Amino acid sequence: MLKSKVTISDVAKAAGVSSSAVSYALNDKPGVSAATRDKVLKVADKMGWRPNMAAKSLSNASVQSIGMVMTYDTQVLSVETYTMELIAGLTSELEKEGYSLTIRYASNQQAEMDVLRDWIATGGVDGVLLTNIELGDPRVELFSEHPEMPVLLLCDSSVAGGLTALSDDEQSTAHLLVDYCHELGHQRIARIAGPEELSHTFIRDNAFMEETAELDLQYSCFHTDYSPESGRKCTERLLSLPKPPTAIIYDNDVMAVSAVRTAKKLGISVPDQLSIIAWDDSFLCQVNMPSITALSRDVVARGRACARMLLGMIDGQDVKSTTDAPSELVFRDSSGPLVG
Amino acid sequence: MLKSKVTISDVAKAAGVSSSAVSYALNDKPGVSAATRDKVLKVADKMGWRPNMAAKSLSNASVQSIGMVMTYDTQVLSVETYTMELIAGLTSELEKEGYSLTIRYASNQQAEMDVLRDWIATGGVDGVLLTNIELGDPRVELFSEHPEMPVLLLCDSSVAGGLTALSDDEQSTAHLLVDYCHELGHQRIARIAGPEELSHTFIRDNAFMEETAELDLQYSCFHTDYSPESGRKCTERLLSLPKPPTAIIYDNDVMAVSAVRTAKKLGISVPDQLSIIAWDDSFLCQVNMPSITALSRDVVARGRACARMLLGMIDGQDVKSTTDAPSELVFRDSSGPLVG
DNA sequence: TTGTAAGCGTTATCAC
DNA sequence: GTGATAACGCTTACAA
Repeated sequence: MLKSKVTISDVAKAAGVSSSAVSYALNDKPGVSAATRDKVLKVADKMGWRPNMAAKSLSNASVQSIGMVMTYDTQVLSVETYTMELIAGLTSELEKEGYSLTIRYASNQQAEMDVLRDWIATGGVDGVLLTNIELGDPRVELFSEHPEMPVLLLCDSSVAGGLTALSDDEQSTAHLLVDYCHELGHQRIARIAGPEELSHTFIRDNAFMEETAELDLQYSCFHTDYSPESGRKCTERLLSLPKPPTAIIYDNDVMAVSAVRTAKKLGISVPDQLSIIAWDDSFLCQVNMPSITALSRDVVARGRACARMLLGMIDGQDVKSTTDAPSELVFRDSSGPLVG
Repeated sequence: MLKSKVTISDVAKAAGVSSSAVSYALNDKPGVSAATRDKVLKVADKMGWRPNMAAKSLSNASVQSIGMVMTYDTQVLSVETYTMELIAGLTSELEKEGYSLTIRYASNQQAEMDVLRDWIATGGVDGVLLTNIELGDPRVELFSEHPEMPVLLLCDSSVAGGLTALSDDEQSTAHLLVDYCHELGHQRIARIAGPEELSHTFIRDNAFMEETAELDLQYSCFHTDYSPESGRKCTERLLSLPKPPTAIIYDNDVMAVSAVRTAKKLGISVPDQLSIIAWDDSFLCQVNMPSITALSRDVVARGRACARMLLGMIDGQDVKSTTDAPSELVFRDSSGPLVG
């Protein structure tokens, strides 16, 4: 129950001033003379005073923390590093302002909504980061109704419902990928995408259809749950077509790696007969044999950007939606022109 | 500044009772009649009352959160999934009690100590999880001086300085590995270990020396920073020895994968001339060609166990240090008897 | 069984 | 420029 607590009034008593003077001094606010301020700061430091967040929150409603709800199932987590990198970037930037990251887990959408509503109702966090936005996502509506809670969405601004978003330039990226395949001479390209409900899958779907249509390429697309298993199934299905695609783009690295195995098993050589490209680079893509051509994004930097945007919003600034620089394509051994 | 707030006194007013009655009812404590309790609960529900954590913390010193400091550099994070799995396990179990996980970032040990001292001084979290314990780690001393703050260490109990620890059974695991190599007929085995400062590296070092000595095997060990780069360098160094080892154990999956590449480059065939084993299984080990024999641990389950232990300690229980079940060795294609 | 009131540590509004 | 004093929402003696 007891903690090594040095309160503002302890400091006030020791410095021989009032608690409000101490508060002003410690928060660098006007209302005290330079002399008392110095004295207070010295005493506070000597006594080892630390602000009590709970008290601070109660009085001015700021908990110095931003919130994030984890919903991924553990299976996916053990395989992908995106969330971890995002967290690393977020926390490293938040730390500069003494903010922390509050993580809660939700096993389903209902549970996540409960957590978010709770945060909104009680001010449990100063701002919220929302990822994996779906089409018609109830979270968008929820935060639209509560403009008092700063929120940043990691999704295309077209699905953010007017809320602030940090987006990927999916259109440019799709253009880059399709162009690359086209230049290599591929006429039939396919994409093994993520879950259809995810808004960024939707955005990519549209972008791909547009880009392939423009170049008059044949394009097919299957949706998966991102798992290597479902990736394998879709790959097999595609490759057993009478006229199979000669280039396949995978919405994550894991499926791309598993696709290389599948192709090998089916006796299809990569990249001579089939080009494989991963959306999202990783160590996996680098060390695979053959190494896998992949889109590289700096997720840690993106996490930092998220933190800065959220801190800005909490600070009352009018933070605008932004689009990240388009991803870079790292050319490796899994893609190339058709041979034979 | 304003939030959709329904306070206890709002509920009290609406239900026509006192605020203390509401508090008792809402917390399921004695002091109110069943009738008023029912009425209060109904009214509170209708009004959408939510507990305000800040106020709760201020009054009873419980913030419903456990803390963890991230120190890993971003490079390592993007490659390993251990921390993410741990977080997933932690948060999923904490959620059951309505607890959240508070993460802060520290770029060095000094910064981490500051965060921890802050948490201790202000009660910023109800408990702390400590990972990557080093020999003579100052954090152990810090928490020894503050028994009021529940803390759980992820390390061998021999280095926990009397604090509660959740350990791996490194001794049994070392035994398992050395035995396995011995049975395959290997006489010279090596280990590419993690950083020497880490206590679990130290524990493993000792265990390996013991086990290999017992079986009269030749054993050498290099220490790395866990990166594929340093793993590669050590592997090259070992393999260029006049009498190189015929089995190498790597302290993580990434280095093992990179070792397979290195061996291939040097014209050494795996597993015929060299067995490679990874300490920590992952998707990487599964899909690598050849697939890599690895020690499998259920990190998510470990995260859950951590949460339960910490919640127990917060609850005032006398939680004892525990040792996890020994890891399981998953036999794959990177290990086998010497051929030729 | 109830209600009243005193804290918890901080910020903010007052008089002085 | 300064120091009381009232919030903030909740818990918990203590009194009724």
